[in-house]
Amino acid sequence: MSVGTVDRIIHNRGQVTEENIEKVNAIIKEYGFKKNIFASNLAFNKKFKFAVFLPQNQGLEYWQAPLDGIAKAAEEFSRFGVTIDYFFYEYDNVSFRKMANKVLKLDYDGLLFAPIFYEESVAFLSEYKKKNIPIVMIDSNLQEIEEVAYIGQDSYQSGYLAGKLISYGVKSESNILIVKITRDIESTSKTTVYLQRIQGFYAYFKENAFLPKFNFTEVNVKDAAKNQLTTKMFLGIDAVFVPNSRVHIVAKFIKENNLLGIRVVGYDLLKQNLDYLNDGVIDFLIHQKPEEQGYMGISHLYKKLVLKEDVKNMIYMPLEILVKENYSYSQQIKL
Amino acid sequence: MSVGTVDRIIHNRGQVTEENIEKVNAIIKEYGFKKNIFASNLAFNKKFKFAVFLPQNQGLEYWQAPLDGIAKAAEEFSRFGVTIDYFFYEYDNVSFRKMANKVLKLDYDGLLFAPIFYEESVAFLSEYKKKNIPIVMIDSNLQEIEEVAYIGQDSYQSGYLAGKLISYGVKSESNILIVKITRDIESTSKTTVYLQRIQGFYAYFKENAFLPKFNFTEVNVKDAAKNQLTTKMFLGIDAVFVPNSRVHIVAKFIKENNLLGIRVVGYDLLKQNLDYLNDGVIDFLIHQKPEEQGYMGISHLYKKLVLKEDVKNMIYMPLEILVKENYSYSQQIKL
DNA sequence: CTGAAAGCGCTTACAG
DNA sequence: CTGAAAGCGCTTACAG
Repeated sequence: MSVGTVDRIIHNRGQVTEENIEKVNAIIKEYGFKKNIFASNLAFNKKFKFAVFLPQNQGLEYWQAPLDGIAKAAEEFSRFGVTIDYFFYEYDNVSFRKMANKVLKLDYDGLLFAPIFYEESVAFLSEYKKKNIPIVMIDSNLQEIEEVAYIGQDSYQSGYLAGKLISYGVKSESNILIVKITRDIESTSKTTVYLQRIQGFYAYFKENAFLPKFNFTEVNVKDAAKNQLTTKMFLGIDAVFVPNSRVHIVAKFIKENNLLGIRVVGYDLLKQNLDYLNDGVIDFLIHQKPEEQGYMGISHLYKKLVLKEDVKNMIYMPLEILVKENYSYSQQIKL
Repeated sequence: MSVGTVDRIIHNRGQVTEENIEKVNAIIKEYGFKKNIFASNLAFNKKFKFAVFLPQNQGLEYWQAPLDGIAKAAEEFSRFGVTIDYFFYEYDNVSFRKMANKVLKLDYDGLLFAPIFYEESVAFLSEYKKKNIPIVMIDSNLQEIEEVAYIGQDSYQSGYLAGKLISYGVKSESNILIVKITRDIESTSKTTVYLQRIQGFYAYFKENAFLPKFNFTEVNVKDAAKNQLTTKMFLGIDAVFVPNSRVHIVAKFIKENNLLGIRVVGYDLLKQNLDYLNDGVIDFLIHQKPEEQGYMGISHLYKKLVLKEDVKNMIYMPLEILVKENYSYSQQIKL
């Protein structure tokens, strides 16, 4: 039997007798066989093209982070024949839909994307899946779409954790303000991460009924508009939860108005958030390691396609709690 | 000019004219050149042998974790010709020294080790460095030895963080107990991690002098011996700091004696520690991701030797704060 | 100091 | 359905 025949069997390329298939499988079973990945890729001589489909980072500091991770991965894997094309959209669902149509028309070997807008993302993914290429989602998960990898936090649990951090050390009867501060209330209110965090937050207090009574107020704020926050909102408030990275806007208001003794919990390692963490205005930030999500997203596609490794389809990022004393060790991308 | 000549230049293997070296360098500078790593390794056809030199894990649950990470890396990189030999010692400096002599006699392409005992490790490393092969340290760092990679926490800062967590939410005048609970007081007291954590812990309170007055007591406890902990030690104590993974022993005592309202901070994601974290006896655990340290240690050697990549010589693991609500997302090894 | 040649282990187009 | 052969890009021993 020649190497050609064996190769056809190993790769299921057909055109072989059942008899030979069994022979080869028996031998592999007995002696084991690990393909030399260097030789394989050298001979295969294929270039891999990945598409990255994300919101643009202009004015959205948060989305720079996954792009940094992706860039690092791109640089690292370029020597293995990986190239990356980027498709950006404005942070609204019209722009998303437009770019989604474009992405659907093009052919790639793998796709990395963030399902920001729920309905649009479901529609897009259902369609894209027909191409039958590996897809990896970061940032938020769409559990109803199967066989698509996810790398990111469990948003519900991260809200639940925020509940714990808020309740921790606060007095027995507390008033809690949830500030839903967004760029564009219309479309953000549809995003999955945001809603799941708030659900998880409430769940914490519900499930820990032994906790003293807490009182909740919600306010909606558009961060573009001025004077949306008022001192009246903060009257009698003991703690504030901001379920996204815009917590620095609230922190700024608290500091400027010298509102003392309010516990503040929010998300993400933005430069501005760090300033208020250092100041002591923000108590805790929950960090979702967006650079690492980006890096791992590309690395996931690389491992699956280039190395043909088995890769996990669901990688939950740790729910990292950041305080002033540990944040500086949470920034580098590993590997 | 032949490929042979070019190769000699690129790899500095000599036997080429200065003139040719310049020609080739000029061309590389102009057009760039990235060696095809698949072809390179295929032709190089070298197997890499790494030595892993760690305390044995019998009775030391903690040391199982890096071994798990190492095993995962070993499995993953085996197809790239990497094999690993293990050298274990009992957790005392006599056993360490004995095994160190053995390791010094053998030849490997890379070494992963943990400098548990300060003086012995300095002596060992100074000697081993003469072999001129890549070395990576995990768990604790010896800063005085240069050009040796380190993957692990900043132990001093982790103690500092513990100070913050202890002080957080505790009343203005508090009594703090530091329980130095070890298997073998003699040799553990010489280990670097342990001492640095305690230093960092005190530093937090010193540097934050605006904090209310705190009162500190230290006790030394051997965990093998019975009845070392007494309720008297805990009289009037508001918070306990245990600077290692043996915090569960203290937690057990606190629970059994029903000592209420004591804040407890310790280290590491041991099964027993988790039980008390879930119980609410332990408030915070600082997690140093030992599996990941092991995995990354091997991966560091792999990248440096097999892929010939530039790798960072100092990778600080995040100082992860674990509470009941987030620990389950901190266990998996990424990549 | 240089170049031609063999070989690393796999993939694939092609002739039969 | 099968096998022989060329080739992927690099490394290295060898003859000159």
